[in-house]
Amino acid sequence: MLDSKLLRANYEEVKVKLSKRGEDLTDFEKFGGLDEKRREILSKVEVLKAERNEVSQQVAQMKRNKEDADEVIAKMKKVGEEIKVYDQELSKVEEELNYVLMHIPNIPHDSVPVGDSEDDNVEVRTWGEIPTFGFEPKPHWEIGTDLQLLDFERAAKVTGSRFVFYRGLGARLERALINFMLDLHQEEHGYEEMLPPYLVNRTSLTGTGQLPKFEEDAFLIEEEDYFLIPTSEVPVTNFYRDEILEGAKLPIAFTAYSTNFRSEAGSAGRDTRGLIRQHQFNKVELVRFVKPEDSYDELEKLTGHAEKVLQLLKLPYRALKMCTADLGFTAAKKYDLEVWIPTQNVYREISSCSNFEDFQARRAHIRFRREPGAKPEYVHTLNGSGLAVGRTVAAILENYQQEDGSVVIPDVLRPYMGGKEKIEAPK
RNA sequence: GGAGGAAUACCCAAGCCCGGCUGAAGGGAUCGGUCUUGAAAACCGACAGGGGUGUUAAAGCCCGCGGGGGUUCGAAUCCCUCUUCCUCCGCCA
Repeated sequence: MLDSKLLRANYEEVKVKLSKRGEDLTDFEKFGGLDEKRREILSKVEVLKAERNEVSQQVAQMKRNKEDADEVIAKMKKVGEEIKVYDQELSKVEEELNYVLMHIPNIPHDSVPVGDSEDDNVEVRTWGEIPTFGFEPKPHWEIGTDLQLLDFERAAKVTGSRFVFYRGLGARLERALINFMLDLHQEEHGYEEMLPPYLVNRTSLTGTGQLPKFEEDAFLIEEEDYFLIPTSEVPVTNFYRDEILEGAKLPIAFTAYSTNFRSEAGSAGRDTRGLIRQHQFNKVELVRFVKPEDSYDELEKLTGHAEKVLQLLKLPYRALKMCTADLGFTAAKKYDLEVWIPTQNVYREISSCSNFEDFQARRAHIRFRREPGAKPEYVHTLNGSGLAVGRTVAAILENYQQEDGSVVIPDVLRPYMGGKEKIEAPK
């Protein structure tokens, strides 16, 4: 959510910046009129309320003196009715205004490249060497199935499409990755580990920006009006919702493993095979609450923490700076990390690292005080995947596959895999 | 799932039955001061935060007693509703 005062004061400037996203500005354009209308009604109703407050005191005084107050009361009754009418008008306007504010996307940062589509994202660096194979490499779902690490067919039977069973060393590899990532972020990068709820309420999902606009992307438990989390960003960021933090405690950094659930509405036919696009997947997330002046340095830092995982796993990747058209609704700036998938001969997204500035903090009311007693200010929030675990498994299977069909286990994971060096077909 | 009880400012806590000088007593903590070589104790003083509106800035005004609605000239106080917590019963990993 954007600051009403900013919109009021810098309407045209904001409009120019938002237009670079290439999105519909209908909601945005309704702001000015609604804002003005709101203040108009507000100033009228507040005068009446002031009068009512004052006269109520007089009535109290008259009653104490046993005087007759009937006339004044009759007059105030009319004022009360007027107030009621204005209040109703006001809440209607505020509802509309709130709708508009909740549907305006974040303003892209000046360092974000302007673009029309994902083709205009800018590659900022690549890391690692793209492997060459002396044989025809197999896609990860084939390797996973052949080595009995993954079972898509039975998952389709038990649940439906876009679900998977991990089994044997496959399940162990997934768990090894989770532990490896959490340990790294916790021990080396200074994050506090967190294991959040997987169901959240509507307010939380609104706080981080998935609602109200993207409700169809989430799974809903209707009886409770709870949603399955699409990412632990939601519970972890909302951890501090409606709170005022001590400035001295910032930056606050959490790393959280969770299972994530996405309905993948509208993605029918895309990535139907393998681990790339599942309804349920695991992810280790990084979340930071920082002071506004630090947030862009913090974004570089956070992105580096995610990259470190890929580097230690020795998986080739590249970092992309997302252009204005590919930022998503909530981010002011975003880097995507893409890992090399040999059989597709492309880099595929494995992490997304964003600075939301105060966009989420304003929705979720997360503030801080620079000094005890100082005015509260909104924090800046950031998050990034560190990393998406299923996609990491896919990348390992493909990049580490051998001609004999086995898969070498990356060095750093071996302690988590009982010292095993490779995964071979079960006898 | 059933039956009760509770939610008041940073913390504790009165007020609620019986609506009106409660824009919320009292205590603790915190901050400032007196005293002291310094500290403690004692005493004196300050202490609702936040949002909105307004303005060059301010003053002022509006809203705040868990959230939302209602009754009333007037609500912390009465009514409805939701949430959370506690106690007991049931069920349960």
